[in-house]
Amino acid sequence: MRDLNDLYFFVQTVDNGGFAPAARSLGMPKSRLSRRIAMLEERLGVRLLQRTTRRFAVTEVGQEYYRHCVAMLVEADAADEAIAQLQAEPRGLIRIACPSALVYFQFGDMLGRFMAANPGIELHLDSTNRRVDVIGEGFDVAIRARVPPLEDSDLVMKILGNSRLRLVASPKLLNKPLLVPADLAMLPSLDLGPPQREHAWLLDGPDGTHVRMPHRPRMVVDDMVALCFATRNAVGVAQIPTMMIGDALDRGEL
DNA sequence: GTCTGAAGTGAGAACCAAAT
DNA sequence: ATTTGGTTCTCACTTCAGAC
Repeated sequence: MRDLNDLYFFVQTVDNGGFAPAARSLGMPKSRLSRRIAMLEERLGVRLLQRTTRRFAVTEVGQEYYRHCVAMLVEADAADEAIAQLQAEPRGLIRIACPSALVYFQFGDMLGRFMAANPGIELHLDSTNRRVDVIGEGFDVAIRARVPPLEDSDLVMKILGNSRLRLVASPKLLNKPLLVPADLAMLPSLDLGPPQREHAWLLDGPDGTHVRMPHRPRMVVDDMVALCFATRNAVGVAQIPTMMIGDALDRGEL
């Protein structure tokens, strides 16, 4: 089988003017170099180097072969350089699917900064609330918000962050203080779609248990941004991730 | 999966020849 | 006689295919 390293060894031998200096330059035993060149000559069926113990010369056919070997090495270096350039900075097309609420509250700004920092990247962002088929639809990354436990999947999953759900309402809606969870029944509620026969909030109990609290929402939406706006406008009580209402809580709007 | 033998490979010693 | 460069030989190690 042809070993292209032999061509490199041949060029090095010619460039160094002999086997001994070439072997020193390559850091390999001269016996090995001698044998590799001999095998190359045997495979080609020609004499590339005319050598005696004191004299070293490249034959005519050897000179012709040398020129082609040097051209091959130049091409090999160019190939390495091309790969090194590709790896130097990120480039290419990334297709991302992300719920519109996450784009609005978190990823929109982050993606903008990412694109500004990486001019070689092209980005196709599909802002959608439906559950996309990552492989079937050709997405590279799908950002999803899920309530634990997370389902098994053949896909590689990375948790980017955790956000607790919090039950919130506009101060305009709260005429009198709520003393027990059952008081929530006095207030209109909102929920994230789709519409179901029965809607319920899952609340943390005092001893680490969970309490399921059914409610009949006045408004059901499939968009988290719309849910936030409706809650701020005192339409009802809603359970919303804290990462999406942090500013509103600080300003006392919820 | 493990064992065994053949084939290939690499490193270094030994050898030979030529120059000084 | 000594030094230097190229070749050959030997041994150790690795790889691979076949048998069990």
